[in-house]
Amino acid sequence: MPELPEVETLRRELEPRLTGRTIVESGSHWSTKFTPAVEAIDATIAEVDRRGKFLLLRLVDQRELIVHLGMTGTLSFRAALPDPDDSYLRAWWRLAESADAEAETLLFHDVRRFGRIRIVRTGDYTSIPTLHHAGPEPWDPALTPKLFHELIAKSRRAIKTQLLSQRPVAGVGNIYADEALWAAEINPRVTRLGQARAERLLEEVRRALEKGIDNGGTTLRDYRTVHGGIGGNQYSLAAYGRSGQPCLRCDTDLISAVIDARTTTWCPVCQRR
DNA sequence: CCAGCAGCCTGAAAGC
DNA sequence: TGCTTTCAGGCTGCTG
Repeated sequence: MPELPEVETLRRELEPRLTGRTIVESGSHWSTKFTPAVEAIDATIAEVDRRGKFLLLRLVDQRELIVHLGMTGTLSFRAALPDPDDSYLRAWWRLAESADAEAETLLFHDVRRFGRIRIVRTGDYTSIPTLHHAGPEPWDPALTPKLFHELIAKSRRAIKTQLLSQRPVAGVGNIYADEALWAAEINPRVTRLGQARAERLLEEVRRALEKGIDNGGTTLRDYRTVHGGIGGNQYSLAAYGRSGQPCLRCDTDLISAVIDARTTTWCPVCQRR
């Protein structure tokens, strides 16, 4: 599932290929999750940005084309227009090249249709609740350990649930939440964290996300880079997907349970309550 | 306002 | 073998 490291990997790949280009033609699947794609026709892309798991294509006309990859979304390019028989294609944008070069098409595929596309006025995220209420970016200097601790203290829900909520920090999903909690030796069901443990968790969230980016994302099944390649982070996960396998710190078998409708894996010894 | 949860989706894997 | 059930889960929107 694309989380911050996967979206950031895509953002970096897309930036040089999209910046300054104009969308001259576009199409979408019939679902209203994707139909806003065509509102970008005639717009020029000024910047390729990211907020949490949302990809933000800033347009020169004070709007933003927002793409969320959901569970199975991928972005790729092809020289030609889309194949009409491409059954998982949900949206596409034909990009005009600068003067002498050829145009190409940006394709958005999404098998399960959990993704979505929106166009909003720049910075106006009121119609996208999760984005509107998203906490700071992980490396925002304003995100001090003190602030992180305060944001967590606002809720009494399990820390795992809070990380997934995007509110204490933006961009963490199920994989990196389990990895960060394992690294910080914090039980996912804990509902309150002291200042010191909150600080440790923030460090480990940052470390887990950085490692994900450095490895080009985690490909469990669907995630692909713009070039169709897979990530490398799936080979260095310590907790996610390792239920029943030995803890890399203490050798105890990891256990799992469903927390907030997500399978959560942790070490019953290192991450004791 | 927050917490809790159904619903959205489909292919792969597991179960029978 | 082949059919059925379960599982994966980010986000929205509804209810209490």
